[in-house]
Amino acid sequence: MEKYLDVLKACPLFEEIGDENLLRMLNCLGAKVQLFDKKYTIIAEGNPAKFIGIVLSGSVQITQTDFFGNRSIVAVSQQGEMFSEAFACAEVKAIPVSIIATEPSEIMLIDCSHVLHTCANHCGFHQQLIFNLMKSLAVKNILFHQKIEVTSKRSTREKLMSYLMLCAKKADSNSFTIPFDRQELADYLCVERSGLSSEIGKLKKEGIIDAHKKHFEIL
Amino acid sequence: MEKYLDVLKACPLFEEIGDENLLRMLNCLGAKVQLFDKKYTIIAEGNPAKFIGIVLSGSVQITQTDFFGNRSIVAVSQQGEMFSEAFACAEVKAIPVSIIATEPSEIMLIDCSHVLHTCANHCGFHQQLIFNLMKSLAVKNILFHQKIEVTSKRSTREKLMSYLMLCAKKADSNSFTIPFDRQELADYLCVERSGLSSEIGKLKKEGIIDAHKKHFEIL
DNA sequence: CACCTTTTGTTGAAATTTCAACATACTTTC
DNA sequence: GAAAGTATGTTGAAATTTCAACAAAAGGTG
Repeated sequence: MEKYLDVLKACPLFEEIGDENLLRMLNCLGAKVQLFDKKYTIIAEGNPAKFIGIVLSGSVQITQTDFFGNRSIVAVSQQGEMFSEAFACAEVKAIPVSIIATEPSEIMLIDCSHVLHTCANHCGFHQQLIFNLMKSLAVKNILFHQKIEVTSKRSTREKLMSYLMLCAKKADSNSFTIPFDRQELADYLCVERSGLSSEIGKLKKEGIIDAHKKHFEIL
Repeated sequence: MEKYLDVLKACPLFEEIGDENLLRMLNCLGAKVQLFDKKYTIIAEGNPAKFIGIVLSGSVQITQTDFFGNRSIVAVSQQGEMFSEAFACAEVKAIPVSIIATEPSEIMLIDCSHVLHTCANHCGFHQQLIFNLMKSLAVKNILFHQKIEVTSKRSTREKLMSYLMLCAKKADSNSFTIPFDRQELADYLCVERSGLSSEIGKLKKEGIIDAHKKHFEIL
């Protein structure tokens, strides 16, 4: 576990918890680490939510797929970020999304019931954990608001621009890299890939943005 | 405060807290009640989030409005439900939404810092409050997932049908009332009002649904 | 480096949505 | 209960998106 310490310390779930305590706590929580290859499903839709996931390396996508096979990318979690914590906290019987590794990824899984309920040996950090979890859930709520602000736009162009402006704000720079290829970006913005491609082309021609692969710049 | 006891007891924030303790706690938290007329803004976009809101009577809408004045309805909160709790917990400097009363509404406002930080006289329920808040945030996260599942659909018909099916599931009946008029439903589903109206008309003609004003039935 | 696979861009036709405008129905107010 | 205002349904034209198909580019593999 020691080699993951730097990532874990940066994870909001473990804020205000010292290094040494962190290691002991992980043990107490029964945290386990698993490696998933690219495109592997970490948690499949329909399963009960038991685990909080933490991305130690790599990255994951939270996706929904409807009857007709249309994929929608709800969110991504990258190194140091959590996923599935809301489902686990709410103890949902069947999660409505699938969690998929987008590259070879090391994932820490923590049984949420261990976080929520005080353990026998009173390791004494549950209150802090619950507080941190609450903060993280609040932050994720706000991220959803941002996503809804983007996808509530009516046209492909508006969705794309408001997404790119959000990225620029987050990166604190007009030049940034997005975590999506074209198809994935389309699935995230809920638009057609071909329409998105041509819209990117138009914005480039108009001198509003510059784009190469996953790298974008707002001019 | 006594007259609000029934509503407050049903509010997830006060779960596992007895009647008598609840009243004392409200006092300790400095909870205040305000009446807002229809269409009045309870919290305006851009203000710092300080308060957790609880709808004692009436109902509120959480809305976003872009530069061009296009309104999008993010969510509604009805009697016994909270709003703005995520922004307050995350202590955001400028909330990205406006909260508006959709009818004359009694609103309880609680300074979130009083919930998060233990008070001087150690009234002793903060841990339970924080736990409840965490649960509520998790549930709201899941509601966002549901909203995203609805609005990520590409066509007006699909958005409408998946919204109505969600309502039916929630009501546990094929017959239910939605909290929106036509324009509001359009703003919630992120579609055009006139297109929505005609789609409702088509679905009625096809015998798939029945609709009168805010009442719907899936056949 | 050649081959195969995947990703991206492009195109035009079909379908859908938006927009604007108006008619009708329903509410509210005096 | 008449008048004014608001909400809903309807329409057709314009704009946009989706769909399907293909070409070009990029990436991976032996």
